[in-house]
Amino acid sequence: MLYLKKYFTEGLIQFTILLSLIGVRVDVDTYLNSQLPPLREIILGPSSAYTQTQFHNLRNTLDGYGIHPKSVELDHFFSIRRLLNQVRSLDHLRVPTTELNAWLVHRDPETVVSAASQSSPSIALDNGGSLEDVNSPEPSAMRGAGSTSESTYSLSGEDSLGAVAPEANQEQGNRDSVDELSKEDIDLIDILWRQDIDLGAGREVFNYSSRQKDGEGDKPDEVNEEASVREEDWRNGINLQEGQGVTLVDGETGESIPEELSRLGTQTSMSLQECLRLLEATFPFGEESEFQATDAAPQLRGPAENAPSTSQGLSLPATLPQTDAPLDLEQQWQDIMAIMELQEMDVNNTAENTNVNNVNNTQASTNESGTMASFGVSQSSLINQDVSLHQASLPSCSQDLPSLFNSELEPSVGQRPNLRLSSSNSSNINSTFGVTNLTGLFLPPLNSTNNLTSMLDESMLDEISLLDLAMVEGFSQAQASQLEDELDSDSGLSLDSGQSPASPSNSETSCSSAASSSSTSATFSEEGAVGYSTDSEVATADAEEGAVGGYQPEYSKLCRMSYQDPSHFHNLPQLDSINHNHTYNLPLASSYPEQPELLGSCSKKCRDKHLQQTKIHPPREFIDKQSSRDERRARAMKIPFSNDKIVNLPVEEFNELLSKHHLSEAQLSLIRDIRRRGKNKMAAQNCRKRKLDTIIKLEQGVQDLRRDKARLLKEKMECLRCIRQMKQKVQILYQEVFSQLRDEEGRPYPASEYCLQYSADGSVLITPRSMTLEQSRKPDKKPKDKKK
DNA sequence: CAAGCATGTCATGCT
DNA sequence: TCAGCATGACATGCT
Repeated sequence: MLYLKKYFTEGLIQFTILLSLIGVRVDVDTYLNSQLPPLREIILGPSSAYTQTQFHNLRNTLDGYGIHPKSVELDHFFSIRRLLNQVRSLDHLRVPTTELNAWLVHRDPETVVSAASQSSPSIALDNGGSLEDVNSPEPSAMRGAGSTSESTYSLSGEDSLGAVAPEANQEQGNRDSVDELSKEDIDLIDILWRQDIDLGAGREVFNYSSRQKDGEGDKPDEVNEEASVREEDWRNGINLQEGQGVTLVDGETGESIPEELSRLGTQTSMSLQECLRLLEATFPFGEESEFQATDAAPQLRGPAENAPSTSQGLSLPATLPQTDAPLDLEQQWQDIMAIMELQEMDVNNTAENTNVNNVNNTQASTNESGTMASFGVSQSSLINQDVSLHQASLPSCSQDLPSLFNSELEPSVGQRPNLRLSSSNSSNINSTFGVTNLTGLFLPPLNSTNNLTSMLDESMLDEISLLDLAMVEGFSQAQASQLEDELDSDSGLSLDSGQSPASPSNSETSCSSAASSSSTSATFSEEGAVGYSTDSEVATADAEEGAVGGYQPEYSKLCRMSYQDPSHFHNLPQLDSINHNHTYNLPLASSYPEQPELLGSCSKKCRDKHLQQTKIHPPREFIDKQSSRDERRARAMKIPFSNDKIVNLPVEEFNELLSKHHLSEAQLSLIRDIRRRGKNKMAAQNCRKRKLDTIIKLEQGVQDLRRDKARLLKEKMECLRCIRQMKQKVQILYQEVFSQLRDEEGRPYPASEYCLQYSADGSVLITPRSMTLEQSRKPDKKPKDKKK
């Protein structure tokens, strides 16, 4: 944050203002966008990764949720997660949102229209969205689903919102102005950036494209040539792709530059009130472009009425009767708010997810730094916070992406309408639609409440996006739901974590879980509750020790080593800070110096201490220090066998062992205490693990319920919309029929005196209004029958 | 230094 | 009755 604030020093702002005043538009975003990754790594990489919380959060990730926080499999999971993100990033354009506020500050109301006239539909309602972005912790992370789900609520609305909708003929102006950016201007900007670089961050920090080229060894500080080359490339990209000089496209990111500019203008120019009105007018109808013409248009008239329509044929055949529109609007608005409320918590989680992403990316090898998922997150959050200072911001990447993506892939087809919800009270809406609806990068954490909704986010947003797909692209609901099911199954969202191969109980701790695993009890019958042993480990133990009672210290060693071997975590720097002894259910370490190998089983911290202490103290003392109290007591009492044996032997063998040795009463008492405590310790560990698992399952249940609720609300809104549409159609038909009716003399019936009534058999009767009430009392009057 | 966390231990109840 | 398990509560140590 601090770093980024430096970016927006007065000098830069003033300079930008200056440029804008003279009509030159500098798309600083282009610079920023592609330069983020390194900065993210610099700023957030370590900080977000080296916390236990993050570590635990990882459990909630989509495919990692089944992994217990203490599981070694987290390592594997990290890799999978990272790869998954990379794959996802392939179809989610992740252009970090870099909001340079200077654009917002100086914007003239006059230019609003022109700015709003951007051709990109996605920017239509960015005004409110800008505020959303202010709080957006992680635009890129949500980009995938976020963009889609946003479109869910905004698609048609945008089209139908002529008010904000850009006009094709005006976008030219913006683009031209961008094109007018002279080399000198760029050089000036470059100078400013170098100043920033001196402050500690290079342009590459924001240079997404350069990040992709990290493998080629880009260095943030060697900007002079490289930066200029990139500028050239960038401009070339513009020239190459703009074709008719209209479309500015970043050659590497596919980012449409003028869209950014116009979006800025749009955001800046629109008032919050306007945004709110637009939102209210748009939202209920925003989901289905099919309905735009009939539904949305009449209700979108408000502020949009006089405004130019979008280039996407928003010349809607205006005006059908608005009958109950306000009521429905309110109703649906409430529903929307309910959904937002649901998702509100999710918003916070996005930050968590961001951190999770950071964790993943941090631990990822450097040559994979190109992972798109990795940088947008933190960077955008930083910048967005900065933007908030101005009470305005640019649209989040999530918002931009669809249009950018579309423009890149199918420029002729035009952009899918992507209306951003806007509202003056941006808190809810912003968080909900601006931030939450971003699936691409979701790494649903499992940690407690914060992580609760992350999975919800992804899954829900995915399904929302599917629903959108169904609505927008003609998918049938069945198809969408089918996809949704597939998505769910793929996402591993099944509640039944226990049955998952990667379920916590299986993956959990090294010497794990036999509490639920019958296999363990086969080896150490007495340890049926000791639990947490994996089958393989048990098998190993079996092989070495025999099935019955052949317990040897190596078992403990195996377990501990398998669990605590730092090699498992050498790729997870963030785990280095976690020094707890995660030896759930491990047999107690032997207290005997003749088993020095056991010392190797202690945690890294222990070993570090060991290294330190062995330099100073004799091994014996160190062993004493490392031993548990019971071990020390046992040594002091000269107990002739290990605590491991005392604790883990089956009761028969244990008694047999005691009988073999002639022990004093004190020794016997101590041995029994040791056994009791050892058993209880393992029981406590199992108990805690069970608690944890229970909590996780409950969290998942809550997530599912929330997702269901959101889905039902969405369906409800859909139904309401359909009903409204049907009502309007009926109304149209009514008027049409009524207008064609003629009395005996060929004169039309005055609508004020007559009305149509529908009978149960489908016939339509024209009835004097005065008789309507009477008819209700006397069923049969003398209507003139007219059947239609 | 306090807070949060992990772990060990004890007491208690249950099987 | 005893051994063992489950669990709440508390203590301790670490970060």
